[in-house]
Amino acid sequence: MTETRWLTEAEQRAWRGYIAMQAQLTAQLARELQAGSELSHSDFAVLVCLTDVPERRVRVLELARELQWEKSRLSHHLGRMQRRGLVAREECPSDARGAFIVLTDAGRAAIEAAAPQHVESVRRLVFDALTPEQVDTLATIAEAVLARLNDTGA
Amino acid sequence: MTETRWLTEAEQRAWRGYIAMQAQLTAQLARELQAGSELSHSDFAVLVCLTDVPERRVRVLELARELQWEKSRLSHHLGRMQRRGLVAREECPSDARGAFIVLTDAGRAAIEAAAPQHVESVRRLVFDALTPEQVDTLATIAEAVLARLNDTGA
DNA sequence: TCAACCTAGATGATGTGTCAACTATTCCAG
DNA sequence: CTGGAATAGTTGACACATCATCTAGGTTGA
Repeated sequence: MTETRWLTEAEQRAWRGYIAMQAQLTAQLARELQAGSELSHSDFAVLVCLTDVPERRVRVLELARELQWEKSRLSHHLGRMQRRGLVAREECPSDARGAFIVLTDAGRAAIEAAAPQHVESVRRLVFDALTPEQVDTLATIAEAVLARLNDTGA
Repeated sequence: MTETRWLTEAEQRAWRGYIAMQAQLTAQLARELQAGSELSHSDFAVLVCLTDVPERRVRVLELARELQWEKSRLSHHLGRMQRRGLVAREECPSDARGAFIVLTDAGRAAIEAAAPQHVESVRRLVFDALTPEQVDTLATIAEAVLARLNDTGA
């Protein structure tokens, strides 16, 4: 490795800020979500994917791709959600190896109850603090970093 | 609850982008860190705190405060790091309940080996993708959100 | 001085994430 | 059609996070 290119002062300020924000924001959103519903952040993400599709049933691998989760993580998590009655498994007729994950009525009720409050949390903690220009820049930044991540074999 | 104030299109774009970026960036940084050193992201954070102080020893609660970790998480993690020889515990003479955590030579060597590569990862994945204005805006956004978090009893 | 309370930190149970190995099915070359 | 490779998904072992609880040592006030 050649000489390390350390961060400039401005970059350090941005990086430390980002790290701190990320940690605290994630934690606070998880707390508020769980306080007002029996859902974890992960549960929420899974349920969102299931409500996004019309038939409320998705193949496991499709879910893994959308969530960008490893299949084993997903499998474990789905097992727990199934035990809690939020989702159900169904056999896939066209490929006997595969399985559909189906949103149950309880799962649908849970996310419909949780979503408005979660949006409210996001708005209060993030968007109420930002100007429209900052919102646009945040989107641009995220897109630029994501592009970088998908270049470099992420 | 009154009517939900849903996110505007611009806000949705920013939020989805942020969520995706956050997840993928964290994962990729952790992978690169662990590939080039035997350190997890958490190990790294602990070691950074220890190198920041001159005597390389910090009280556990002080560490918890800086990292914003719960004491039990920290206690468990320090136990594992101690088993791996990265840190050591020392009794505190002035308060017999307390303990100092000391950076070992192995711990110092580990972080000194890992740091340049980690900085390089951050630079490559984040700052190389951003303009100086975007970096400044990112810092401003982080500060604004952190201020909000610390208002609302985070 | 001593009882009630507070604080520093460790511990054990449980839920969650990751990795490697495994099972069952499908695909495909010959 | 068959034997090997690829694919869908599960499982088990282990690292990690959280919560409640526990221990031991300090602090305070009557």
